Amino acid sequence: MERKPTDFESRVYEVVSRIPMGKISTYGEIAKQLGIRSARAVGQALRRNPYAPTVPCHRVVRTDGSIGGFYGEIAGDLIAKKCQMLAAEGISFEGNRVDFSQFLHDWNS
DNA sequence: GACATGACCCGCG
DNA sequence: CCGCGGGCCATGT
Repeated sequence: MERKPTDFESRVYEVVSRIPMGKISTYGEIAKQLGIRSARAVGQALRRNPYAPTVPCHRVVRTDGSIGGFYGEIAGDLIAKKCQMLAAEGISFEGNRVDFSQFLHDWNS
């Protein structure tokens, strides 16, 4: 059944879509922008993500810099595709982690 | 309204 | 480094 996104999801998509190319953010930071302390709720919204390529969900990573779930964890090459997609935007990795000191988006800017 | 699920985070051992 | 437990919030049944 098709159902419209909730207000909460809309807020999440809005914040995530604000991440500029070549930058990334974390679930926890986004949660803070929304005024909550649960990165889980953010993950829930992104998991549903009906605006897939529109909302750059791949620019959102875990607090420790790892890519996280996306397609069900390091199931195979799918995660590697994500790395390439990010690399295409100018983001580089250390294994499956990103360098926050360079790519973490500054919400105050 | 209660219970279960989930692309999370943090602390402890 | 790995595993375990608790906290957190929204969604679906």
